[in-house]
Amino acid sequence: MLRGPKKPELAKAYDASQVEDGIYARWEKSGYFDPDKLPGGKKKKPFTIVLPPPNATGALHVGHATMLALQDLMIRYKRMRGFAALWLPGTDHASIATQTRVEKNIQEQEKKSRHDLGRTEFLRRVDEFVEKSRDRIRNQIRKMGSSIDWSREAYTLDAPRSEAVIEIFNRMYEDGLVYRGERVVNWCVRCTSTLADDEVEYKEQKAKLYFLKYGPFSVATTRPETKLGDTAVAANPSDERYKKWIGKSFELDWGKGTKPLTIRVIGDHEVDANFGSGLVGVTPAHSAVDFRMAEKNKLSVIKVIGEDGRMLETAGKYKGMTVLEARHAFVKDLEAQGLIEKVEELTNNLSACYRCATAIEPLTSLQWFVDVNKKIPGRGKSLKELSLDAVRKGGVKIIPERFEKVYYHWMENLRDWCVSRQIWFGHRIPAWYCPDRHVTVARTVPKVCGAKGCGSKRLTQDSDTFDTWFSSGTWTFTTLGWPKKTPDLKRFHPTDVLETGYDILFFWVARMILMTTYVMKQVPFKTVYLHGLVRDEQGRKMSKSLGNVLDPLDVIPKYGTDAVRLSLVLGTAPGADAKVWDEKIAGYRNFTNKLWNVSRFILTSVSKVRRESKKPTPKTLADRWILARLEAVTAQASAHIEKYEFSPAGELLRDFSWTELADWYLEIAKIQMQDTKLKASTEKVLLHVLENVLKLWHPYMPFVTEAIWDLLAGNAKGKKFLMIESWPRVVTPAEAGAQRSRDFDLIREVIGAIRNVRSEYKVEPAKRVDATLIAGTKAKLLKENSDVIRTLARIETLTIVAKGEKPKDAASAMVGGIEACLPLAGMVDPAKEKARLEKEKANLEGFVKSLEAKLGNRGYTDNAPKGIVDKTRAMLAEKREELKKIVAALAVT
RNA sequence: GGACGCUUAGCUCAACGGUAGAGCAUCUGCUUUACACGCAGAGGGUUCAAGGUUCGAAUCCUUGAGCGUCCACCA
Repeated sequence: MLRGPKKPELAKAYDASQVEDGIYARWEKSGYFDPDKLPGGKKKKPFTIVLPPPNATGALHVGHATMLALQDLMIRYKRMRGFAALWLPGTDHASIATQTRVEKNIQEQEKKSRHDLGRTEFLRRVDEFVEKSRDRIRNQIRKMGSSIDWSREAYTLDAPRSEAVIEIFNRMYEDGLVYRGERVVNWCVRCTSTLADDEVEYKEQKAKLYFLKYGPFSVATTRPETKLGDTAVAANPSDERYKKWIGKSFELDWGKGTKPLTIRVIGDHEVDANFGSGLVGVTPAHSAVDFRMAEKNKLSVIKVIGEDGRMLETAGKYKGMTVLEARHAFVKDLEAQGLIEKVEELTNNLSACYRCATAIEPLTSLQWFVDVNKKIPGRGKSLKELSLDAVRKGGVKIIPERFEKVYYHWMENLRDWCVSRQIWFGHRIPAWYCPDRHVTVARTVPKVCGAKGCGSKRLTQDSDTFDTWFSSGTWTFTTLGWPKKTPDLKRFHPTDVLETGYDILFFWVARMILMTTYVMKQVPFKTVYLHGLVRDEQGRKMSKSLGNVLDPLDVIPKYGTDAVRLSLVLGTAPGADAKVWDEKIAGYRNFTNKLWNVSRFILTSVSKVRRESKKPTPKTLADRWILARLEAVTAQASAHIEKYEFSPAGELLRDFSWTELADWYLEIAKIQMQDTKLKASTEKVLLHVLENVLKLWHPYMPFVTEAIWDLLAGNAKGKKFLMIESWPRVVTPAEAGAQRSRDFDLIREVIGAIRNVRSEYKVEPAKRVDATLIAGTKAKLLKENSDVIRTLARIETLTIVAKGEKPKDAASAMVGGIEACLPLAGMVDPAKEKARLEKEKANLEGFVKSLEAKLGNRGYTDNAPKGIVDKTRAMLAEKREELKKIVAALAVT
């Protein structure tokens, strides 16, 4: 890395791949990612973000890259603003996802199942796999430039987190918030495990609706085989057809090889009288809705499908068949008996496991549940109420706000949470059973059964593990040391921002609020910032099967991390899906290069490379303008960032850096530096603006800014990383407003108008022409800036007058009440020029007319704010003046 | 069935009640010693539709259309 010689020889194009890794290594070595190691870090106000732990299943995708870019942006911004910024990394063991993945690998490579390997060996393999992917994930996080505190890295399945999970479950048990019960759960036959309600996905499918002769009735069903487990038939109580039947029972016989069923007729408002025959066969063991009806009506429950997805003893002759086999066989038998009245086609939703897409089988099972409605002893509120309060009372603010409604709706309708999973990989449930089926929940392995008077020492631990979200729901506080009362916990919790994708609002965000309000009596975070999904150029979700997945590690070498980060942050809004594609990233790569070249110009043109931190005294209009713009942009960008408006802030900075600084001020600086009287002050302005621009950009593009900083401040005494420099001083809006001036804009417009005329008349770019500016009251201003106008508009002799007439054979243009005339002798075609002026005249006339109409309207002058009306009046005066000049110009053409 | 979001230049997005903007793409010129990953200039929009509120609507209200997402779920 170049260390800022006095006149640095810098590469023409910025090559990110040459500098990024080196800079990251130096940052990491410095220790400043750890807020305690920042200068004065212990005394600074904390700002905390915990990294949503990526699943330990493999590689990070571009969605993760977005998350890293946004969080690093916030962390770097806050660090520069004087906070002890803590960004805490980790990984999630993601029990089902990881186990599924490893099972698949082993199946493919060794043709073995996890049962072939046994629990111990299988878990060893999973750990091995996790270790490997964790390394890859860590590398990717580094590649993105994340200023994350590796010394505090955590894992949802490591010892401290295990201890915490056991402690929480015990407390919940003591508070009566967890119970073990036989209830209908979502069962994945492939995973042989339960799933939470929100882990079930729905896919539309075409299905057959069978109308069965059902005792005295007709009942429609898409799942005939479950009818072997019916214990009731339900009708809407207001349905006249069936009213008289409610409360009565009848025998139902499905034929040889099945057990006859006793069916009670019940009334339930959930039944839609207009669907099918208006009757529902109630199968309590295999439908959550039916189970609720069974509870209300005290029906018996007959389970006919087992955990392996095969029919049970209760299904009689169909025992041992898979669900689909049983369906076919049963339908065939029913047909033979003439029990099928008709079959209709219909589209319905098939529920499937969100991890392996296997069809979900609802069935009753003995599981652990968290009761979300029970009042917590001593708190007077349920988990659900606490979670709702956290957002309702403003403790947690969700961005964008509309997701608060989504959150309420979900939380209000939350049912008891099934937390036990028949998965090997995860936190083992700390519950033990004796042969008499007494339950003992404990913090450490118990020696005797906890049930009164039992005394059994033959205890076996529950073989199940916890839902992965049960442990990741504790992420904000367990990563900071809970249940120990650590200084970190005291200092950094609640955390400040949780930044994540809206797709895990329920899975994770809601669960964190639930777990944290219960355990900590605190919110987990004050603000939730939700980013959208990243889609491809055509707006499609990225997926492996479509082959449109953008791997950050593929594009970083090509365009550099800074460009990738910009492309993920700019042009996006919270909660809205964003598109990324190659050309977009390339565009930001170009900007990275632009910033590099702006710096290269400044660093190689000044007499001495140095920091110029104090605001220099401006000597020219351009100086005043660029310094005022810098202050305004600093204020506006900071305000946007404070409001989590990262894209508008970035757009503002981009426009300032490229258009205002590079295209205008740098060009003028070249002119000013020719003038010995202005050279020193111009250098100061250049260095000052550069220093601040680097700071402003640093949270967005840390690498290129740090690389340039190295060149700028490399020789300075006590040189620090840009990363820990302080943010530019933010002036108040009033201060910034006071410095606003339209004068420079006018100069720009005049130059633009002349360039336009030149281009229209195809004047060779290098050729210098003469020009006359008829400037009225602005003559003095233009004269003061005649050097700038002459050079940038390529004028040979520039004449500026207050009053005058357009020379003959000249082309002219109007701008801000000024007439710019270019006597292009021999080049101006009078007819063409006349046509051009006529067109401009017509335009102006139309505009003047509309302004006159506006001002002639009392409704407008009376009701519109005075400032607006005054502006219109001024505009009218200016346009009338221009119109007069056009008319005069036409006269001489 | 319920809720939400989007619809503005060819594409990606800004403008949040006062003459519609930017980047990319397109076209025309430029080896102007920071940058061709560049510079200068240009063209391109009944702001999805129809009503309404207002002196004034891309912006607020109503209705509708198209696209998308989430939740619930039908037996």
